[in-house]
Amino acid sequence: MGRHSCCFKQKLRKGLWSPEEDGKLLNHITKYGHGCWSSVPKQAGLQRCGKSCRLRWINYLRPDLKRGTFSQQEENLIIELHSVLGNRWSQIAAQLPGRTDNEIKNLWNSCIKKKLRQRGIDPNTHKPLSEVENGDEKIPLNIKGKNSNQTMGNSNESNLLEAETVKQGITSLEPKPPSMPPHQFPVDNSLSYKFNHSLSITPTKDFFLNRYITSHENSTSSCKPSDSTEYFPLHQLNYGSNSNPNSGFSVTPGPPAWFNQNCRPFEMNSEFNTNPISNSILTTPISLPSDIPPKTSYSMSRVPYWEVGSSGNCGSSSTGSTSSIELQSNGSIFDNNVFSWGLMDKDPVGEPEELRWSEYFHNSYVMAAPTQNQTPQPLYNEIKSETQYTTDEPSTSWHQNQLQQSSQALDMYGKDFQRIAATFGQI
DNA sequence: AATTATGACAACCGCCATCTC
DNA sequence: AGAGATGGCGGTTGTCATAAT
Repeated sequence: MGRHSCCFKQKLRKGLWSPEEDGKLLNHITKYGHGCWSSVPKQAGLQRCGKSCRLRWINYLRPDLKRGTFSQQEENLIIELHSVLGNRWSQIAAQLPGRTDNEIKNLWNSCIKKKLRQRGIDPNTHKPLSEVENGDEKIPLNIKGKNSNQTMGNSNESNLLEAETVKQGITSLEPKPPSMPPHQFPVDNSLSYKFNHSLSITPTKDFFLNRYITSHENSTSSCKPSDSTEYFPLHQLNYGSNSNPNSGFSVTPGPPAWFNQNCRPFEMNSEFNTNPISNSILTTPISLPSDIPPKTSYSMSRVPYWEVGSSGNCGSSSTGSTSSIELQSNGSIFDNNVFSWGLMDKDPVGEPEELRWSEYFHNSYVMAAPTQNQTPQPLYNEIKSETQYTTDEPSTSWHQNQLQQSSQALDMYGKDFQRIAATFGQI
């Protein structure tokens, strides 16, 4: 029990995915959805198990992934969330638009843990190491995953399961106003970092727990809520001071139209119709100048690489003292990666195709999304005809087609980008 | 230049919860 | 009700690139 039948099958490929495999999987899912994952590899012509396909899609191919280095805000948020949720990476990831649990987990294990230790903080308990070593705090917040649910049932949760508070969380998913209980949970006091200085409110442990409990109470069979509203836009929490629904970034709730569930013959997966990532992105009330024409409406999916905050890398984030949220263009689009695709030929440098393929792939896909957003209905036909790759085509064709596609997308939305750029003066 | 250490990331493994028959 | 199938999650391992020696 517990072991997937597909895992017993022979001749299944393992290890890194090739561009061809990615292409096949993407092509299949964009056309038909994944339906039952176990049937995906067969239908897509892949020698992989369904589980592997699912993982590849979720962690890598999904078009709403942000990728790139984590900003300082994201790192801080991860630390804060981890102090409350422990190693529940999927829960943490749900609050970080465009990030996967795997990505966050890797960041935590390879980077953040180390940082915290350097700061004298125990990454498990989020308490000062001296305190932990003295045995004052021997119960880590994050027990191993299997026990974590029980762990959440400990004092932390019980303290916060006060009916009114929970109900409040359910009925009103808006982040608590500054009037919320001012008590900071211990981790805040022990850590040298703080939530971004510009935050209008400082989220408390209660707040996160309420949020967590709320999402769980409203969900039925999985950790993912069945309704997008269950994921309050944490950005409002973080950047809410200037958030204004009329600020010009009129955001369409729900999933990107280009990936409308109507397009899917299979059952639409919750990853898209309820995906907190998508919804979070779409509801991101990024602080914007108030003089943006109100009628200028951008779906966030059109500018998926607009990021907030610094782009501090984990290796060089010690200077992450960003004191205000900045809306800044991600260089990957506006500087080099996308806009230089046309110049890619000049940079062969002999770098193995596979190494850079993912970057091209993702950027092109992200850029292609707006195109699809324009005409969601015939999306999959267009994908088929426009990308013109087949499962047997070499990856170079795939690249070329992707480049072509992104170029078209750029043409179509160059004006939009220019308007955004003009508005913010970022380019 | 060769070897080793380290970091970042991708992917796999095993388990559990839920669903379906 | 129970067994198998499946989805999902977290821990762990593998791979590759780069830095250090």
